[in-house]
Parts: sequence; structure tokens; C-alpha cells
Amino acid sequence: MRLNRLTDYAVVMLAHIGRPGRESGPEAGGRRVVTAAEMAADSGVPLPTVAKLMKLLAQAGILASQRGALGGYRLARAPERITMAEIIAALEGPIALTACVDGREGDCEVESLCPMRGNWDKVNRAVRQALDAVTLADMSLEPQRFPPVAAAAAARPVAQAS
Amino acid sequence: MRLNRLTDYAVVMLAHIGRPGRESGPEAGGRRVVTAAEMAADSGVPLPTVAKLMKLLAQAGILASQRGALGGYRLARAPERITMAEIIAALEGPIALTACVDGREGDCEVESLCPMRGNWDKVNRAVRQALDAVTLADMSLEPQRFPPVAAAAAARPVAQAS
DNA sequence: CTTATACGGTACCAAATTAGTCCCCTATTG
DNA sequence: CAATAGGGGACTAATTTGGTACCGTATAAG
Ligand code: SF4
Ligand code: SF4
Repeated sequence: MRLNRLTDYAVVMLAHIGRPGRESGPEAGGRRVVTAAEMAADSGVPLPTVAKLMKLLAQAGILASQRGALGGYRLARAPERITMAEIIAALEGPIALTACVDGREGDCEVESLCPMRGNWDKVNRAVRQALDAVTLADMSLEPQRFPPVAAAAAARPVAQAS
Repeated sequence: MRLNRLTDYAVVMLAHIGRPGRESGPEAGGRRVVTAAEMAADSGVPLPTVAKLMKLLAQAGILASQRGALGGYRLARAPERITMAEIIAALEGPIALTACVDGREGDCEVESLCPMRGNWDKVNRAVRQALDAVTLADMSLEPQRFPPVAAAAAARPVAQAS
């Protein structure tokens, strides 16, 4: 139930690209263009790995690439229109918790005598919906200042806790 | 985004245990007791592997074990009160899509300069809720004969759904 | 009390997957 | 033409996963 580290990195980077650039240059109208090298420098992830990720994201239609000098990547769409499900699917293949969902049969060697073939679809669908409901824009927001456990602690009388 | 094969098997077996036994013996009142060897035979999964799974599930309090002759496993609770989230957590550890959720910090080496630490929690929570909403009882039902889209059609008054 | 049954725990190994690297090609700018 | 920057694919090392083996302990039957 843990997703690949690369997928995690990809989301971090996409959020980074999607975030409005510090410098308000001529790119104001369109979306920001960032090179793989920049991403590597900003994120600490090694360049070859970043490059690999970007390629995959571009193939999936999440990033638009521009080759040649002055080239780079930019979001293919507004961050509000890119979902987590999409990103994950781009990097890890279709969201399928088990081998027998998605209609694809024959992947599981015991599926003929398995009395539950169809039931996983419920879970799968629930998860996919959850992942569809979160967009890249949601991930670009400033992280909430209060960690989960501190919810109660933050309500202490001394703290002015919203 | 794929869960372990073992987790899949575990759910299949749990559903199998939870299903009302063909033979209505003295166990009618309590829950059915099944040995690891039986499970292995029924499922095709090799015995040592089954045993390992059962152990884990017993430790997690999902199965109750009875040692000695005539021993075996049975569900610790009614299938309606066992959630997918619980089963998955028992076998794969707490549900945490990335290294920086659940409050556990320091697992990710770049989390200090990652501008999104808290945001994954949203996704994580969404997934966990989705998994909490499905119980073992839901997984024990006969797989629906109709593919997902037929959900509305299945509610027709005319069909007595057999 | 002895024996057969069946779970409990741990250590271990092999296969599969993942993360990361390398190298060369193609496109674009100037 | 030279410099930049992505595209593609093969390759390797590290980690995780799936599966096995062995020995100990509890319990019921006889
Ligand atoms: S057929 Fe059964 S064992 Fe195979 S993937 Fe589906 S649920 Fe799992
Ligand atoms: S801190 Fe950032 S990079 Fe690290 S696990 Fe969390 S989201 Fe991913």
C-alpha cells in the first residue's frame, strides 16, 4: 500500500512546476518552463532519474516538452485539471490493486477457482475515486501548519488555536 | 499502487473462512474453525505460506487461533466488522502512501526541503477512508454477475437477482 | 502420560521488482 | 555549425517480496 518513491518525487516536482514562479517574467500568460537539470538541482534528486520521470510524464500527456535550446517542460494543463490518479497511473500503470481487476483476465493463475474475482473491483473503484478527487492544485497548497496528532494539542488554552 | 499478492490471498482466505460452511455441524452458533492445511488445500496456495499469513492475521487480532489437536483459526469478529483497511494494515503495515505521512518523520531523507510534506496526508486519508468503507462481508458476496455499469440495471424491480 | 495434531516464532534463500545509471540520437535555437 | 535540452532504450545494483525450513509450544484423544 505504499507507492513508488519515484511517483512521490514526480508529484513533488509537478507541484513545483505548477507553483507560480518567483520571478514574474514573460511566461506570465503561459505556464512555466523548467528544464530537467533545474528540477534536479531544486529537488536534490539525481538528474538522470529526473529525466526519466519527466519523459514518462510527458508521454502520459501530463507534461508538455519543448526540445532544443531554451527547451524544457511545462504542465500540459492547469494543475486543477491534473488528478493524482492520472499521475500515479502514468508512472505505475493503471490503478489495479490486484491482478483480476480492470477486466484484464488471465493475469492471476488461480482466478478460475477464486470465489471473489469481481469483488475486488469495489475496493479498486473506491480507491480510484479517492485518487481522482485530489488534484495537483490541492497538492501545491502550503502544507497545513498543524500535523494530525497536534490537532488536540493545538487546542491547548495557551495556544490561540484557530 | 498494487498490493502484495499475499494480501490478496489473505483476503480471499478470510472471505472463505467467513463464508457459511456447507455442512451445518455443531459449529452453527460460533464461527467456523479451519486449519491452515485446509486453507492451503482449498486455495492452492502452498501450506507454509498460508501458515505465515494466518500467523500475521492472528497477531493482528483478525483471526483467533486455537492450538493443539482440533485447533485451527476462526474469525475474531463478524465479517461485517472487519475492514479492508485493517487487513491491509495487518499485512503491509500502516497505510502510508509515502514516507512522510502518519506523523512519522525522518523516514524521508529530503523531507526538510520538500515543500509538500503535509499535503500527502490528504490523499492518504482519502484512500484510507475508501478502504475503511469496505468490509470483509462485502467481499464475501457472490461476485456480481453484471459488470460495474449494470449497477443501475440491477436495481430493476423485475429481476429477482439470482 | 504419551502421542498426534496444529499453531508460534525465527531465520533463511531465491526470484522479482525498483531505483538509478549510461550512452547515443534527435530537435531547436542562434 | 555549435550548444542546449529532451527521447529512447539497455543495463546494473539494491531492495523488497514470496516462499521455505526448522524447531518450539499448546491441546485433545486415548
Ligand atoms: S482471481 Fe482471486 S486470487 Fe486472483 S487476483 Fe483476483 S482475487 Fe486475487
Ligand atoms: S517529504 Fe516530500 S519527498 Fe519526502 S516522502 Fe514526503 S512528500 Fe515525498
